[in-house]
Amino acid sequence: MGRRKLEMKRIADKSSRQVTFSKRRSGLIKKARELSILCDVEVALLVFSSHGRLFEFCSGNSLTSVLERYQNHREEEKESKDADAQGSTSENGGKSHAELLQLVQRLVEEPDYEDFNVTDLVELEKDLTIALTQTRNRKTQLMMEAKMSLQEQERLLREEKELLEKEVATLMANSSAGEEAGPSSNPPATLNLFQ
Amino acid sequence: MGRRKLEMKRIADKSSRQVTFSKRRSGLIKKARELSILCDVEVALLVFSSHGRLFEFCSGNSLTSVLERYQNHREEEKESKDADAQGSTSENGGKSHAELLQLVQRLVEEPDYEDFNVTDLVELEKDLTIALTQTRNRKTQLMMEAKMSLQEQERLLREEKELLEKEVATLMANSSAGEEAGPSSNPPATLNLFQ
DNA sequence: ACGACTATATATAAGCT
DNA sequence: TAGCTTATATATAGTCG
Repeated sequence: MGRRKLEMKRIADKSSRQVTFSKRRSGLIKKARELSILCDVEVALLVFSSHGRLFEFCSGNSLTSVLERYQNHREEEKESKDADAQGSTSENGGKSHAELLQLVQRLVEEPDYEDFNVTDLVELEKDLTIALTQTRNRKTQLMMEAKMSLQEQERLLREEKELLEKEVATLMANSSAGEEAGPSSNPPATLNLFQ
Repeated sequence: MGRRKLEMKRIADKSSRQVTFSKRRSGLIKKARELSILCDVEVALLVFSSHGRLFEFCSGNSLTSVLERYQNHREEEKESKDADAQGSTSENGGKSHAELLQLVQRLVEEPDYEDFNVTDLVELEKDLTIALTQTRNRKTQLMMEAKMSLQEQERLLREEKELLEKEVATLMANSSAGEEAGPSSNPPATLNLFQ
């Protein structure tokens, strides 16, 4: 993507490696930001330079929250794998959730239904485990969204409160203008914070 | 970077948002890999899709090791800041900050000013260091106080938020009771959430 | 929803200051 | 050291099957 094509291996020259690092790093962060905005997804990016400097990008709140989410994800994955005994890796189950439900429903509602042997049932169990994991992930996602929504509501409330406080301050200043020397004699209210 | 330029905002159409997510996600991961190889640095990338699926890339061993490195980095940052704030606990060197500024200004603006010998300069350096430490301590104190004050203001709003969160948790628990409880209490309506 | 295609938009390797 | 420019390599938005 420049004057000539680069081989995909460590750049030998130290100086141009540093230059390339700087350029590509900012490009990568830009693209991470674009992905998070365009597709409305959470993205976290960590880069440690060869000298140990840390460069990071995070779409939403803090990297910490993303990492917490990652930990949750891993735990859920681990749980489902444990339940899975030694079944296949976390490949996507071939069946839709609706399909799975139909199968289970037939098994439960029709005692004579005998098209399943043990192998099929093992497979079904695996698919159900995957579905459960996906469901839990989705649940986590919904709870995260609910939390975000609440935080947004909190923010709005705070803004309203600030507006009200300003109104009150204005009213107070007006009603007491005759008694005191005037607004100029009052130190800014914010100073109270710092004494 | 396609037939037309995209506005930098969430893509409205769900389908093309999904397609773009898929394409850009793989592009981003490719570039993360290239950066780590070309520049011989450690890179970690986490992407959570809107449905809670996790996509990750990691240059070296495991994401876990990168995250550990991140934690260390944060701890070191915190430690250095603490050390900063504590600084030397020695008392004021006897000169006011205004005085110090005057001396430094004379040194800088008048190249002929020769009233300082090395001993005096060492003393001046010490005083400046003390002044800097005091300034940083004061800054830290002010920031802490401002933070405490804001936290106090937030407390009531937070209580409201927690109540709302409990309501949401209750709703979620009711609507997803099928996960935890046995099949007997399994309402099919639950599935609508997870398709 | 998935690939292949292709016209454009971007990223960036060198070069230059 | 760090920008700025430019020629080229890549990425990808929209389209078709």
